Amino acid sequence: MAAEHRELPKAYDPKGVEGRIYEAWEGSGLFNPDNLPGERTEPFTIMMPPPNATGTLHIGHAMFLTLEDLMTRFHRMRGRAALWLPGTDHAAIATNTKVEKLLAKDGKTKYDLGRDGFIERVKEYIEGSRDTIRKQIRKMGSSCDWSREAFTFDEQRNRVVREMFVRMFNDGLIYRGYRIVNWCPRCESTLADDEVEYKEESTTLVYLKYGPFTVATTRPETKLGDTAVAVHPDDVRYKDMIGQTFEVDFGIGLQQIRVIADEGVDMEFGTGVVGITPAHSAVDFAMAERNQLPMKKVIGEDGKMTALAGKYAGLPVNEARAKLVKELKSKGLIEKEEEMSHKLSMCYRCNTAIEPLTSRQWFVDVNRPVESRRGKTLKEMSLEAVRGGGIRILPERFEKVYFNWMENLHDWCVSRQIWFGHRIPVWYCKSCYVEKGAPERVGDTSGYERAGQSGLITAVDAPETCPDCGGEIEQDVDTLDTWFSSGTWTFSTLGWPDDPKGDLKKFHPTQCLETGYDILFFWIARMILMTTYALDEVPFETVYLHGLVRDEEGRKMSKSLENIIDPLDVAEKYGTDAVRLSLTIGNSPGNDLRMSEDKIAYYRNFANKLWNISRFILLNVEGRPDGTKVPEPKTLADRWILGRLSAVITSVTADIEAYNFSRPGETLRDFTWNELADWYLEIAKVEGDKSEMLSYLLLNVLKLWHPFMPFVTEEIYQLAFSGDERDFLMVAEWPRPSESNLDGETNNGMILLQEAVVAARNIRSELGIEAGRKLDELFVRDDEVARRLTEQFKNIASLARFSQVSLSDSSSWMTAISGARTTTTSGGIQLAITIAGDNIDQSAIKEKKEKELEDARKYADTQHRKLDNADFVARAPAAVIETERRKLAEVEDRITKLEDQLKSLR
RNA sequence: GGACGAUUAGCUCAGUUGGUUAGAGCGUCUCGCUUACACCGAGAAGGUCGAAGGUUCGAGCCCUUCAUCGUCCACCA
Repeated sequence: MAAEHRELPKAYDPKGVEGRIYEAWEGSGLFNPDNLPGERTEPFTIMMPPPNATGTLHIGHAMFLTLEDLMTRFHRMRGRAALWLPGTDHAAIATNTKVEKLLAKDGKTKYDLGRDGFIERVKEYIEGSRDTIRKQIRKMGSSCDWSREAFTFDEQRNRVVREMFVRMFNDGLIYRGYRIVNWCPRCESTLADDEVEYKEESTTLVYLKYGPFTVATTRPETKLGDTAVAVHPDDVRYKDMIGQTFEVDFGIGLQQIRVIADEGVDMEFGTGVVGITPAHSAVDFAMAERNQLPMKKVIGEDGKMTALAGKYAGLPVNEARAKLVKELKSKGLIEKEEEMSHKLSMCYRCNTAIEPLTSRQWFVDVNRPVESRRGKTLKEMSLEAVRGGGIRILPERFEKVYFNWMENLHDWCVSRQIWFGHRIPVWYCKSCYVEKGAPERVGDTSGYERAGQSGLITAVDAPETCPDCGGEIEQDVDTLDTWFSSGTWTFSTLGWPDDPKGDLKKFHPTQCLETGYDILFFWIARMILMTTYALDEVPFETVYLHGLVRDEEGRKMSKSLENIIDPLDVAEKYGTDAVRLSLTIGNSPGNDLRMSEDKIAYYRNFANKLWNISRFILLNVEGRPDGTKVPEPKTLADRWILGRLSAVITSVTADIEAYNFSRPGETLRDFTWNELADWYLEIAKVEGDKSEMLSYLLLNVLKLWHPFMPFVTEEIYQLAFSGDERDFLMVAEWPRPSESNLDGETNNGMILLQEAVVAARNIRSELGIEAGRKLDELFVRDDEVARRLTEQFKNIASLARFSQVSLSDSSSWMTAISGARTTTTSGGIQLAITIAGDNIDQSAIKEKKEKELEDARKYADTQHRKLDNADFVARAPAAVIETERRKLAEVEDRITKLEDQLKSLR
């Protein structure tokens, strides 16, 4: 790919470049850490959060691909075994729902196809659609290792899921029990607590005559399942009633109601009396548990009233409610009705109202001690992983959110009734298994099924017959929560439990998990829980949480608002590098990012700027650029730019290491545009003889930019530097700062010269002096010019007093660039400085410096006193004393400088 | 009801242990097609850092209170 002639086209055209470059990268095999050159002992691993296999790329995906690719490319160039493992997610409920909708278009349901037929249909659908997302991931320039690509529903992941289930079951962490769950009548399945979303809605609060009480409710039909009423223990109105039992009749026969006291009751709300429906409210279920109440399930999984609802049996809940209210009204049992706003629980996938109900389901017990893990519970292990510093969450404030959630975690319902998903690896013997009945009272766990029960078989591989009696067996019909399999993502992708390739040993724990804060609970918490249990180590060392991408007005992007920015469209229009930069710069962990096409266009312009900088450099380098040698600086400008580059390398490297991506992008942009292009290249035009300098600068700038803008940098590298087909910028060595850092003298000198040039341009602009006129000539003849010069040069004059730099070195380029064509000479500037320096009012500067000196002395005194205080020195930690000493040294340094400056002002 | 975040130029935001004159990009206004780049260059205007107190030699940054906006969590039936 080495170039024959180096002249670049005038503008950068991403269209002709990106596909070709990506193919070359992928073909090189260098995305796979096993193929990277050199000895790579230290890994850097990121597991890609798997997008839905049936989805398409949206701007949120584009953002995480950009950030993860940035990290991967950076660490690859830093010499680490960089592994970024891609994959897709089967997203059980979401995919199931999608295919059901497709079927509905043809007027069919999943029952028409049957279970096996339906699963086949889902698999076909995924196969047909999965290549889309793969292509789109490539389009973003993602340097992930496709040879290790994983899918959450493939054979290996299925094996891991079965293995995990069996281990957890045998450790007593998984049980089957009859408890309250969130039920989606449309999905016909349970949902985890955090899969429920809440929507504000207005409903009617009905006040019912309820035996001796009046009870307010928004769900009258559930009152048919009441077994108690609760009052606050301190409520004087009802104190005497506590513990009594009475009967009510809502038209389906007498119901026995006990009066219980519970702190959870709000005396102010409604009548202060709550009807308790243990089978249909999580809150009531908890109260019932504390009071060992009986439960009565009046709503079934089909969303209709059960036989226990008497004459209402078979009616959908809404109809039952209307009918019941009507009848109670006619009996005069309704006291009043009022409108109120209420938070309705909804299925997060299909927006159907959730029906809480009791059901026989599989649960993960988060509070049971695990023997093989030092007697810790899942909850304790998950908390310690973060508390003990094994996992760091960025931004840090989310650690608190995580703790709060984890501390309040309830047992996790993992069984789902949807068809598509990992089948629960449990079999029941048709002859010797006896299903335990529903417990009569809430809180009674004797009806729960755990390991050891006869005829209940849990196995990684399907058994043929019942080991207890040799009888015929059948598998549990339920599937597992999709997060049960996603929770194993960091290790199921690396070969757990056998580790045939040694990947697990080499790459786990992973270094970073980068994802959105919106799935902290769904996914991150589950991964921590599953991994600490399975491997007894953390899944990742750092969690980087990015924010949401919003539109330029700060609104969420949505189809209905028509404000969606399609990353593929804009990548096509402006180039992938531009899209990536717009998603990197201005982005910080945990904060939402505003995105607009203008912003992307700006970075497109920048990519072109970089292209033209390269074009200019290549036109001005004699022979073939090398760029690997550190050049010997010949002039002030050379020393300055090398020092600046070195400083940029240091800060950019430190920032990326610290998971800071916006700032290094800005640092690089400022350096490239404002220092390299606007100053150094202009100077180079005049000073000439810069082949080595320019080659070195270009190569380093390309390397530094590569993780941010991989395509344009690689393209330039290929055209200018690449030695052979396997020589990619992608695997070039990351720049190291040179020995000679920018010294103060060079820096001050350059600032002085820059200010002088700016001042000269300024005067020209203000006075409208035409090109070609020399300021120094005008200076002696024209009072106005003299006055302006004096004014403009005040700063420069005071700066010049503290600088040793001679202007004569740099006179040629100053003359050339201080305005359009030729405007002035360094002699003129020198003259102006001299005159202005003598004319400016030094007393004001002096006064200010004196005040500063006074302050500094006071501060130094305070520091001295602090450090002389024996008590402080004895009690403060060493680090604090060190800091205080450093501060003292700094202020003393400042005092010396100020004293020097004041001397020269006299 | 709890917790957290934000508030800095017209707009979008930097500002990491408190330290010289608070920065950038966009937008606005002048000027300029100078052979790398008009997807460009030169220059300018624009800020009592949400409010009020406090700590300090010194506060955009630390403390207290308040205001507005936003997010998450929670058992008002």
